[in-house]
Amino acid sequence: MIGENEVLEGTLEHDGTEIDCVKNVTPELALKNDLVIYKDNALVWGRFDLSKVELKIVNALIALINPLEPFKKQNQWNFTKADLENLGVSSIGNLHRHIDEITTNLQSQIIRLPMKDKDGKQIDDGKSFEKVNLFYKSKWDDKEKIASFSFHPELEPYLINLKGHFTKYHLHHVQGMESQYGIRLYELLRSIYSLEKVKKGNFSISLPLSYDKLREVLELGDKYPRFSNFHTRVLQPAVDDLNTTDIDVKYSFPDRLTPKSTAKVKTIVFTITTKFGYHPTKIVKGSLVPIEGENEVRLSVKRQLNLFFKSSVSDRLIATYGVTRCLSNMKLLSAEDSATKIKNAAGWLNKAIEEDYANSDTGADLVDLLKVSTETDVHKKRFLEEQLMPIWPSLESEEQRDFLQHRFDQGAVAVRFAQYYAASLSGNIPAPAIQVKTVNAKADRDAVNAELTNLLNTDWAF
DNA sequence: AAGGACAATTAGAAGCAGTG
DNA sequence: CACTGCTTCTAATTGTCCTT
Repeated sequence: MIGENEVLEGTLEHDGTEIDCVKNVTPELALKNDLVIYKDNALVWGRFDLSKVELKIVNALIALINPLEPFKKQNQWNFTKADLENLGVSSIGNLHRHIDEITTNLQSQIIRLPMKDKDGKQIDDGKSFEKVNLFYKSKWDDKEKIASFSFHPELEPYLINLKGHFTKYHLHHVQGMESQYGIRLYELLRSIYSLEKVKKGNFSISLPLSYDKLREVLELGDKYPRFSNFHTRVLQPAVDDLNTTDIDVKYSFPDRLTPKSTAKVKTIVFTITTKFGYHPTKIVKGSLVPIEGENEVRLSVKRQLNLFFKSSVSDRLIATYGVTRCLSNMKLLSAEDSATKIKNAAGWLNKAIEEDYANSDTGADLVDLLKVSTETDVHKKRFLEEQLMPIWPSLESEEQRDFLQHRFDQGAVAVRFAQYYAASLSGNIPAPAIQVKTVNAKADRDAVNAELTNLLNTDWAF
């Protein structure tokens, strides 16, 4: 199934900004974590049985690996409690109670991988196998509260200097997931999704997956003996989780032709669609782990625009208004369309890009754009989250434009930030602003302006 | 911060009536 | 009769509160 020697991934970056159209991601997560996981597909399809917390720890560790450095230069990853919190691993409050058990379990984990012949080619006949320990060493320093893990050296080819057959995704998509099977299923679908998609040049694919194979990969064993058990306890929760990520997933059972049919399910068909902003980019055969270039991003956005326009129109829009503007307005279309069902999507989008709905105060989605700002300064991040985002819709469009153009360098927002910063330094961190509900109501706008004036008149202790 | 006690939630299994 | 979905039950896991 995964035979092509192609490397694909699916996140867009441009101008140092990442556009993230993931639903239900807290601003905190989107801001904090931009960790990326690279895994050989053999590892994705390997058979192992880890609990949700364990899986999250492993993924967090993998995300910390520099995919270009050999293991001998980096094979001990340390975790503090704070790190685990940042990485979204649950049960933090009880970590000290479970760390002994967790380390034992993780270190004794064996992953069953397809056997490799002497040329390093995988033989996936379902019977031959290689079994590799996940870790060869783990430590817990109870005094410093630091856990450290070292991956088994045999895993190096599956994690470092990957060439083809690998899957890349952002850690924050899986770290918030509720179900352990959601994480695995996300990886499985993701590993196939990009390949198929780019090969065919379309944006929605159907992937038939054998029920037995899926059970096998998830190491379900004798659990969930009935299909209905599997359906309600594994599949549905997992798919619910998947739909909070960069892909939309639906599934169907082709063995059941009518809704009431109870025929035995042999195959599950997953239909996967990317959300705007996550369309995959094709990377040259055999290349090293890719870093997205401007050109790939432009091509990817063009492919998305081509869903609505002729190629020449897409080119003109990108040339005239730029990649960012096109993409953010496509995002807006996607959001507005699901809410209101726009009749002529292409016409709407054309106008939206020309008039830049997304960056005007008629656009509803700007707050989401702000959420994924890549500000590294902790004060700026916090200011964005707590002070600016809640009142953003009520700002004058001139103020909004100023901020989008000059960020913290000039304009009314920059002034507010300077005051916020001074207050923070002296320890008087202002309380989070109250969310403005109605976007354009004059009363709200006046209220915020009054608040702003108030703020300007405040004496700030240094 | 650690750990005990307990509450809440979740995972897994199974009773029941129905179906082809 | 072998198996189903729907539903309910129980055990296990996870989360919270409280004391030290």
